[in-house]
Amino acid sequence: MPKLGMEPIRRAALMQATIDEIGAVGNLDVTVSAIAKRAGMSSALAHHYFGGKEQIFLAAMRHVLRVYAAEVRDALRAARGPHARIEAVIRAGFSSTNFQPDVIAAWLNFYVLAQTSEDANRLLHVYQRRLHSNLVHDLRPMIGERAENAAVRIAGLIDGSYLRQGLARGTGVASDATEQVLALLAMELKDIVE
Amino acid sequence: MPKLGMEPIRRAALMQATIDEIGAVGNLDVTVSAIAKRAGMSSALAHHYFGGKEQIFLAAMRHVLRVYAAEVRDALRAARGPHARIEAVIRAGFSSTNFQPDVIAAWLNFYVLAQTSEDANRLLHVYQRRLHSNLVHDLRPMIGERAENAAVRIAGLIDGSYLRQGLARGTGVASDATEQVLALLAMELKDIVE
DNA sequence: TTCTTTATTGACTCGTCAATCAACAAAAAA
DNA sequence: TTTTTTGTTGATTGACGAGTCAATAAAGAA
Repeated sequence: MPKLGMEPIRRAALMQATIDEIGAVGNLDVTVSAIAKRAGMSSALAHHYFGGKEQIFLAAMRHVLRVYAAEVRDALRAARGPHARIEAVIRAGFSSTNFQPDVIAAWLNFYVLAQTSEDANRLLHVYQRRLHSNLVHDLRPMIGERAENAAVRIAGLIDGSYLRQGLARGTGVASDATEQVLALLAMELKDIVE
Repeated sequence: MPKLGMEPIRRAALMQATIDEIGAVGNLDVTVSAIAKRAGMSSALAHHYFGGKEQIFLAAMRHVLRVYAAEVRDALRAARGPHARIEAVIRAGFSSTNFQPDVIAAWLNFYVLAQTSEDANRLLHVYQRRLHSNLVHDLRPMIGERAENAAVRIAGLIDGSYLRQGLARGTGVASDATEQVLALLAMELKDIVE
């Protein structure tokens, strides 16, 4: 029953299925067949739309990043003042969508892939640059030229906390990680008094 | 030419070859054959001594962790006073041995494996607990009960910076990462004045 | 209606690799 | 010397999976 305009629907289903499957398997040894089955189609169709496995995964990660970016944007819109804005950026990183086991698993595998895939590496740096500039943008009015280094530390702690909490068996609470980063933020701001 | 007492030599060669091969390939899709060839033996012998691929990799990571622990121990012995000791712990994490591309690649893959392998997860937590207690031990005399949370943040930033620098194409300088963590340490200590 | 584009899949190819095994060799023990 | 232990490998098996292709079908265009 071939209806037209299936492509975007199929693509979206495959991206979501990819994240789910990686969450279930834990690594990139997921098979295209398993992803396709999860998305309710044949593996041939998955290949038809995406070309290959790596491209499916990259599309899935782009999707994750897109959702994340939208969350940040919305949170920023609602925030009043630089402090609230930075807090919003930090909180977004540990939002429920980003902190799902499936998404965490995808991120870890994304890091591994970023070592060898030029595309993955580029995508990763897009995320990193965006986070950095988001932080600097609102840090600068408060702490001036110290904003750059402070942003590096905050971003580093976001990634580090995410990693640690994500790998903590069972006891991975997003709020703990968030609080630690917010505590760092408080110190970075207080430190202005020298 | 079978000489006796080969086992420890073979095992060591395989562990090193595993790290090298993972560095070259970038992921855990390294083949036992490639590792064995790199270590100068047949794949059958590798299986004979270790059982399976995962066990080879875990042995290799235990080796990395052992070397790391030894570095920390030596650095601690040479350090005078709590401040110098913490600094030593931080610096050790970014030492030249730990910051080799091969070792970084191994770590990233280790994180991925820790999601699904009970053994890998346990091993990872050994590392995390050791780092945490090292930090708390020397932080407490300086900042009291705030040591716990400070240690969480410092450890988190160590991991996060390691991750980011490790994935920075070309521009990955260990000193940058170290300086950021040391800057955090300085803040954590200064913050005692409230 | 005929043609072309889009959707879809079962079946197949080709390659790879983990793990095993039988067999051979040399040292050490009995 | 015979036997056992330790070291070692080539060859094989068995499974699995990425990617391709030919074929089928419906929808819209000509």
